[in-house]
Amino acid sequence: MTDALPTKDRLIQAAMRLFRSHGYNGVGVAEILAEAKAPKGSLYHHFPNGKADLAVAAAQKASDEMLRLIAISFAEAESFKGGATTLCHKLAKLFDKTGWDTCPIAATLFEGPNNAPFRAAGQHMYDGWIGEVQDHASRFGLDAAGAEAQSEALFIAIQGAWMLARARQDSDVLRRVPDRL
Amino acid sequence: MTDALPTKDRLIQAAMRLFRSHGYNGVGVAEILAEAKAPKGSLYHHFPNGKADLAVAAAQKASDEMLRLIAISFAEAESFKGGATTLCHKLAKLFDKTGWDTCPIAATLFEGPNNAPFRAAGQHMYDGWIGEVQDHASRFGLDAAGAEAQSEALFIAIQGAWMLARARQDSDVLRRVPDRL
DNA sequence: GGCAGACTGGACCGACCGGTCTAGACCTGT
DNA sequence: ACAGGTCTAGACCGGTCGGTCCAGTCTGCC
Repeated sequence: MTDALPTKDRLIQAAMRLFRSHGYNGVGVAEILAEAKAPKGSLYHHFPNGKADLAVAAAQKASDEMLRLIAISFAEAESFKGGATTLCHKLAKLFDKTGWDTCPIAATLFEGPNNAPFRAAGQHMYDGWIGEVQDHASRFGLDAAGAEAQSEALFIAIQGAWMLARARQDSDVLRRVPDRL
Repeated sequence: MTDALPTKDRLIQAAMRLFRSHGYNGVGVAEILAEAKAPKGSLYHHFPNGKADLAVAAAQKASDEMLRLIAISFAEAESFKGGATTLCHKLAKLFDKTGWDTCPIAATLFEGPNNAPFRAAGQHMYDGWIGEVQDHASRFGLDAAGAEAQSEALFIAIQGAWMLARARQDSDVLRRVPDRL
């Protein structure tokens, strides 16, 4: 099982998990290495800039998974609200399963040593999510302005609700997000 | 100016500022000490449990300031929406001034070493905010269920918008929060 | 077989981490 | 003057941090 994935992917996977629950600064390189069952040399071979590079890769992977979640939620929906509801319920389930972690992008990238490249990457990923939702909103007949407003509102509600859910350790508030759209 | 405040308050002030912008794990004790112009002995005299105690105190102070901001925003308002609008604009201004930091509670308490006491404190502070807003909502005639829903919605929107504002380094999204209530 | 490059393994480094400890400065009441 | 508590001051500690370095191993190609 350990070698089911190549070392590089195991590192990203481990980093994604650990950063998500303890934040960039809350996880040591040694911890990631132990979780990924990889030696130090491998890390610095695959990611020359070490922890920082790995963090970006981990955030990118997390972002891709979120994008996929959005896509499948809206693919089978019959309305914007229906898609949003499916997405929120899927996120609530994920929230329960992973044990109340934070938004992986925020945890990984909004703490980095120098904000410049990290923050830019984070912004790009967030805009990617909003853009994806926006496309679906347009597909359901909303005009450009409405689609942008709706997708932004959904993003904001999910982020805020996730935070409150984490504080309360209760995913209910996430499930109730679509009711307020 | 350095001694305008007693050492303990200077420590809390410095910790609040630094934790808010770099997170609990992103700030070293030495850094806080330098900012507060205090020696190590003073820290461990005023806060026997060191960094952890200081973090809770800093979060508490930040929470109190937020509570005050809510109070004055709604005090002079003529409707719930009016108060929410004032609050959001005040927060946007604060956001611009402090330079795109995170929610101080989240940054300080949701990364702590063991989640138990930190998370409980954070939850309590969040509930305090929501409770305060809820009181004002009731005052404007909303029934209990409506007041709770409205205050929770406002909290969620502010948290989510703040996060997006941080990623974009632009407080506009915060100012637009009340439009969606 | 022999070679080159990709990758692994881990010893090692200086810097910094949070925390302890003791010495003394300072204030207050007697 | 003295005593006792409060607070300041910073040297010092073991541990851990992220990162470097290089010898060794595996792989595919000639």
